[in-house]
Amino acid sequence: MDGLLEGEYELDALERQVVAVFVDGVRVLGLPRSIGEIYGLLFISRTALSLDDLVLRLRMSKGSASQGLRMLKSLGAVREADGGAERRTYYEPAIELKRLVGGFIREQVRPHLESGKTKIARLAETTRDIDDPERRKFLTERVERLETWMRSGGRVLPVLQKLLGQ
Amino acid sequence: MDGLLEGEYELDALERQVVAVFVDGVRVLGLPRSIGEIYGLLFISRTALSLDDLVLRLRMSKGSASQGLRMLKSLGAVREADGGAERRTYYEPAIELKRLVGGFIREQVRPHLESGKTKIARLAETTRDIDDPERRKFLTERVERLETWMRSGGRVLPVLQKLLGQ
DNA sequence: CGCGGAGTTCAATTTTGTTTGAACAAGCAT
DNA sequence: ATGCTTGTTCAAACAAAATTGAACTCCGCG
Repeated sequence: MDGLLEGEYELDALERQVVAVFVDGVRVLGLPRSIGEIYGLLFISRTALSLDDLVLRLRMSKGSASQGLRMLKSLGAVREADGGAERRTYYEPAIELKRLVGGFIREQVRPHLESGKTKIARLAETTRDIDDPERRKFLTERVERLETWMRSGGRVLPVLQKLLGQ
Repeated sequence: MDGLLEGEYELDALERQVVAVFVDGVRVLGLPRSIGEIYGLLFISRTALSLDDLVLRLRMSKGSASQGLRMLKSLGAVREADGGAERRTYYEPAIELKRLVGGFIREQVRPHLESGKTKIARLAETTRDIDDPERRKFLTERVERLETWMRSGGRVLPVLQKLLGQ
C-alpha cells in the first residue's frame, strides 16, 4: 500500500479552499456538492488518487465517492490514470476547459434541449386543434416564439464550445 | 371584479402543457418550479394576470405567487401591466429572449462569477506562502488555470448575450 | 474452491430547498 | 378612524435530492 500515514490525511488550508471553490462552482451548474469535492481534490493533487483516498481525505462514504466518480467520468472530467499493474484504479482530473464544457453540454444540456424540442413539437400539434381562430393565432405565435428560442439555444452551443476551446 | 366564473379556472390541456415546458425549463436553470408555473401561465395568457389569478388557476399559495413574482420581476422576466386605474396590479411576461437571458446572467451568473474571482484571488495569496518550491510551482500553475477559466467565462457572457439578442 | 480487497448498488436517512398559511403591513373607501 | 382588499413576510411543514452504509458483486490469488 502507498498509504497516507495514520492521521495525516486531513485537508490542509489550501486544499480546503480549492475544494470550496469547486463546491460552489458545481452548485451553480446544478451538480451535487460531492462532485465538487471530488473534482476539487483531484484538481489540486499532484498524484492520481484512488477511491479510498477520496473517502479517507474527504470523509465521505464509499457510495458517494463511487457515484461521484461515475458522474465525473461520464462528464469526461476525470480519467483513470494508467496504473502500473496496480490492482486499484487511480483517477486524475481532466483540466482542459474545452473538455469540461463539452462534457457538460453533452450530458446535461443537450438532453434537456432535445426533450424540450419534443415537448414543443407536441405543443404545436395541440395548438392546431384550437377552434377559436383568434385564440389559435395567439397561441401559434407564442409556440413559434418557443421554437425560436430553442433554435437560438442550439446555435449558441457550438459557439460556446469554440470560444472556450481556447 | 373581472373574475373567472366559479369553477372554470382550471388549466386546460394546452395551458398545462405549456406550464410543464416551463417548469422543466427553469429546473435546468436551477430555479424553483413555482417560477416556471407562473411564467408559463403568463406566457400563454392573452391578458395580464393578477396575483390572485395565479393563486386561483395554479392552485398555489399566495406566498409562493408573491415570492415567485418578485423573483421574476428581479430577473426582468415579468413586468406590471399598466393597469387602467385598477387597484390590483396585473402582470405580463417579457418575451424577448435577450431580456430573459440578460436578467438571468445579471442576477444568477454574474454574482457567482464575481464571488468565484474573489475566492480565487485569495487562493493565489495562500499559494504564495507555500514553502516547498516544487509544490508551490504546481499549485501556482493550477491556480493560474482557474484564473484563465474565469476570464474565459467572463469573455463568453457578452458574446452569449449578443448571439441571443437576435 | 474459499478468502479478501475493490468497487457498486440501493433502501433508509439526512440534508437542503421549496411551499404553505397565518399574521402582518399598506392603502383605499366609507 | 374602521373595515375591506391587496400584497408581503417568515416560521413551520413538506418535498426533493444527496448521502450514507450495509449487503452485494466481481475478480484475482493461494
